[in-house]
Amino acid sequence: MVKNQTRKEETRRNILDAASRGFREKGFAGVGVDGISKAAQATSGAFYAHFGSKDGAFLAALELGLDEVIDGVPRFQRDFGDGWTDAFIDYYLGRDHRADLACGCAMTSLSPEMSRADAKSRALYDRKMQTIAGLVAKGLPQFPADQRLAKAWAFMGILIGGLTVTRALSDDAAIDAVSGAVKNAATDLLQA
Amino acid sequence: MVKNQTRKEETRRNILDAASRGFREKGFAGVGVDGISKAAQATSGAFYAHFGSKDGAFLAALELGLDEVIDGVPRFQRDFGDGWTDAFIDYYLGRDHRADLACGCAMTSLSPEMSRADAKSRALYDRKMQTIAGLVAKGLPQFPADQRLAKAWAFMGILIGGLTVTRALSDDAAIDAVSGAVKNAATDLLQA
DNA sequence: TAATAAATATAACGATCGTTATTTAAATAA
DNA sequence: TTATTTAAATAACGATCGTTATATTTATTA
Repeated sequence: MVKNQTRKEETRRNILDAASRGFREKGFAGVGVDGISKAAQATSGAFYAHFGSKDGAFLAALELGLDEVIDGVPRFQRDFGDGWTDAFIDYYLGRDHRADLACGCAMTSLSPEMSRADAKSRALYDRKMQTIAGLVAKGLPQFPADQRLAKAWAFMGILIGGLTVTRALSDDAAIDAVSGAVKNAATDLLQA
Repeated sequence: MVKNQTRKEETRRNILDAASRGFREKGFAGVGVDGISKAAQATSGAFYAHFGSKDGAFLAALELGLDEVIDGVPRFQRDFGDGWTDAFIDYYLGRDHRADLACGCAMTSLSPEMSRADAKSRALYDRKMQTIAGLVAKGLPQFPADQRLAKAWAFMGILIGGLTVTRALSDDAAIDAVSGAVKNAATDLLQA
């Protein structure tokens, strides 16, 4: 029973990863069950055995993606200490993250999908985003406790908007202008 | 020939409006040619006669949407004078704009689509967005001329990100928290 | 009014959509 | 090994996808 379980979990994981990449890169409607399954080197049969529906896979991919943020923020805080926000800003608006839509932050790639998502996914998004805002707020001790959450939301907002616009642009000079401007604004935003 | 032309233009306009609403609300992949045509009380035949392809209609809808911004920003500046940014912030993050995805600002609804759009649409987006940033910059005389464009990009970024997140959330309290926080941050951003 | 031109509607193409039912393959239990 | 359970693959469903070709309607010109 042991080997069976690991094989099953491996298939599930492959499909979930492919779904996660597909939804982020092409949007919910832009990728199909067959395409996801094929990318995972599996079949739609396995897809439905594991996730029940396309919505079910989206829910799982959304959870996976936002949990990456929930894990990542405290890691930045641990690794970089007081300067964690600067490091985070550089990462978030940097070239690598900009180029990697498929594996980049789910907040930016999936937030625009939420208005069309089903109720369960929307509820999950709400919970996870509030968790993330809380974690970010914890890393802003330069502000009074009752202002931290607001600063965290604004911080997340400008990063998400900035990344969205830089990804939408094609001209390198414009991309640099936007990313530089947004980096400065995000930094200023967190000045006590 | 006159009546014919106006009727033709009317059909084109109906289809373009339906495409514009459909793409903003459901994304490029989320709406079909038949669906757009039906919403315009026309047929796919008329759709292809006017726009040639789905990509062609997206290009036209994108241009229409960004031109609305290009018209709107100077209107705010004219109507509200020095306080135009405050009025713009209130409008942009206000309840009405948040609720009206289909007719809301194309920068927020279509920017996430651009990374999957074809070359012509991407090029158009670049040009129009730079025009918009230039117009916004003109309305920021509190800054030295060489800082205005950067402030404009940051301003657009935080508004786009803030609107995206508030639209993605379902919980009213969270929505209010985010929109309030982003409004404050956008206002502070423009303080000389 | 008859002929011509243009705008729109209709019908159909192969491909893919999400999903279900069934079959095959693989692993465990007897 | 044989029987049983379970995971995965296959095949098929009707619906819709973007697009093209053809037919029909509508308007203009002669």
